[in-house]
Amino acid sequence: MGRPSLAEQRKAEILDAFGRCVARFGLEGSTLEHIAEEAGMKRSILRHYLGNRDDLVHSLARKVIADYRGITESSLDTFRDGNRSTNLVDFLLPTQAFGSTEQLLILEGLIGASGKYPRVMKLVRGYVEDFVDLVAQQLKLISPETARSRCWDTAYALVCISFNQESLQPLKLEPKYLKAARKMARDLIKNI
Amino acid sequence: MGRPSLAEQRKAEILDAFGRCVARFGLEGSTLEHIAEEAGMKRSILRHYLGNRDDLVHSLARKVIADYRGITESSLDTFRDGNRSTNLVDFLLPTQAFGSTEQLLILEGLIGASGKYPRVMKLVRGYVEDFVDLVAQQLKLISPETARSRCWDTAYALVCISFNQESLQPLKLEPKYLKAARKMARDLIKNI
DNA sequence: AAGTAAATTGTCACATTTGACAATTTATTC
DNA sequence: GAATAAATTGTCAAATGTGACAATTTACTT
Repeated sequence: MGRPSLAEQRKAEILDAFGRCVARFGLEGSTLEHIAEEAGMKRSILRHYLGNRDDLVHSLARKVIADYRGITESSLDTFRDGNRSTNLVDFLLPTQAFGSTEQLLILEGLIGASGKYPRVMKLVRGYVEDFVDLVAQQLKLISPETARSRCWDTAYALVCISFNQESLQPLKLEPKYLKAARKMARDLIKNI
Repeated sequence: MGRPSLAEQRKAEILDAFGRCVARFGLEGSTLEHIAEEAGMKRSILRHYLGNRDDLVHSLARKVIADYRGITESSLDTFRDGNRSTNLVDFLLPTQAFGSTEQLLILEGLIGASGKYPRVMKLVRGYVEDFVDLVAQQLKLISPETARSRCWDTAYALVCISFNQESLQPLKLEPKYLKAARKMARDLIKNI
């Protein structure tokens, strides 16, 4: 009975548009009007599906983190096949921008404004911590004889290089920077 | 004749306040009202000394970059005395937050919103490029027999770790992350 | 075709942000 | 103390962002 609900689909579309806006204008720079235009909807509909601004921000944070965890987990799972080191470098420092490139910009936006949203801060921090742990796990698989602590330290360095490479993306640095990042990442893994 | 001008001092105070706001609220989150309150002045006075919002943003970018270049240059100069490696690590990854910690957050804010301000983007990019070059120079001094290209790659990795460590600061990560960063930085320099 | 649940649009009031300019106050020089 | 240059404050209009709710349209079920 009644009209079929588009709620889930609409929510996803709205949050996608929100994400694209954050990647371009930052969190505070993304007005509801911006988001609505980006999503091709009226502003009033955002409120209808997701509530007020704060609700939107929290929903976005949850979605981005959830997506990230999903992507991370499934990517790392595929590492069974092929060279784990190579796969890890390709995952952390992809040569061609794919989906997740924009996502790290959203993450940066959320981090930047996390002073205002303590719940968001906790979500992001939790993800970063888990992410480092997962990378450390991979390193342990690559080199089982290496001490856990050393794997972890190296993992954090790799994550730093990966995150920073992405967060500098708006500057449109020359390709040699990405090349250097990949080279150093390979070295770090090799010399573990 | 006439009243003495406070212009230079006032401009500096305003931009300092602006910087603190950006570090806390992000660039778009820093309203003129915010900045005025932070500076302890009326909003109208911002306009009097520095013009409209865009003018303020560009002035801030110029000042931050100029300060950065100054700090960087003078810090690296002092490296004559003492252990260059240790000094470099302390400079890139200070154990206790000093002045420049807030500045990197400002830089991040400017990067994030650089889509809107192409001139700002160019300024920041130029600084990042020069910064990597300067660190590479230091590495060459530490290990003259190492190839220039290897110094440069390592320098970029160090810069990534440094920048990322600072940009994650709002998440209030545990000290072990900074410790790992410093350890890996020392390793990178040692194994150059 | 009637009923109904949900989508979609429209609109109003309120607060915030910004830009521009006029009016006033203050400190210095002659 | 008169002239003057600059600081400082005040005010107003325009634009934008936000929240809330009413009204309408659409698609499905029976």
